[in-house]
Amino acid sequence: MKKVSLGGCDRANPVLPFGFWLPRKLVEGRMYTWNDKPYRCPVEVAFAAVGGKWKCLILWHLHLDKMRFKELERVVPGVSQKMLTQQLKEMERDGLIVKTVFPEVPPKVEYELTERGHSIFPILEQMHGWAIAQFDLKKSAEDE
Amino acid sequence: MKKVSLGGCDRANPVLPFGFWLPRKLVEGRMYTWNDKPYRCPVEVAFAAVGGKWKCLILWHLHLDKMRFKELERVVPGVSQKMLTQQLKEMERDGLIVKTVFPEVPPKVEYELTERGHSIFPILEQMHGWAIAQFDLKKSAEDE
DNA sequence: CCGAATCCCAACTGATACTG
DNA sequence: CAGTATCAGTTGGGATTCGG
Repeated sequence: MKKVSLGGCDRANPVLPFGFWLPRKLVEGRMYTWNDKPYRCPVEVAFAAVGGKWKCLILWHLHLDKMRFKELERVVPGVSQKMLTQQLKEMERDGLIVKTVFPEVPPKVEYELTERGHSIFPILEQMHGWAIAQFDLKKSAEDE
Repeated sequence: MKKVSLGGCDRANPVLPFGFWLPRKLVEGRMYTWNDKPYRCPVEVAFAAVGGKWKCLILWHLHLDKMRFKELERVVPGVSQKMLTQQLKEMERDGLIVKTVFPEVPPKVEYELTERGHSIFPILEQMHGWAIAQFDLKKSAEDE
């Protein structure tokens, strides 16, 4: 039962997540705004940025190398064009990836990670290790 | 543009997220099963476990100390009874928290983190730091 | 005090068809 | 090749009511 030091926090004056402290009345309202939406904690912002349905897979592939749209569609199993477009747009808006359009026929578009996009990778790797260790995950497909 | 070592991975034989490698045909199917649902990557399992709408706030408060249902309702701003119950149940099922029911009138129920629940905390703290650093988050409420 | 059960609306997701 | 547009199905979440 580890405790974190909080310097006089009590339940009547609740603390805010992860090192922040505010008196009660401020806890009631919204705390952070990101992309025009309210969040109660920066961790929620992080989840919103990289926790989308296909985002961790996309991030992982782009961490290896830049890729074209069609390549991503192939290596992210089960994603639809619509969802892939949507998730890529969001991550571009959030500064995680950059898109390069080549003025050619047929069109060619490449996606690659920004520094910010690369910077989340160590955390994703830790989540990977945590999930493997805690939940004893096994592959359900079988090699043959 | 950092690269991770992959030992001969190419796009025709795509690798799987975060250190796993599988031939193409296996990429097509599901890879992991958790709570009877398919996931393509352990990171997705981690997000499913702790990425729920209110879970990081609940985890944070329970990391400080065990709490009763009503206390949690008070310190998690905006949560409804239904959602609080639902999220607590999921995390109990996933072994992140334990519930203790005291046979009293009126009822008394306490929630506290398990070892597994505590073990995710360092990762959440890193996500907190990452979001703060990357997105320049500011509190939208004002102290006075 | 601690929920379970129900209803209902909004958001998300997928399939399909179409375009430059 | 790299998207957009549209529609339909599913899920998520809030409000309310009821029970132990």
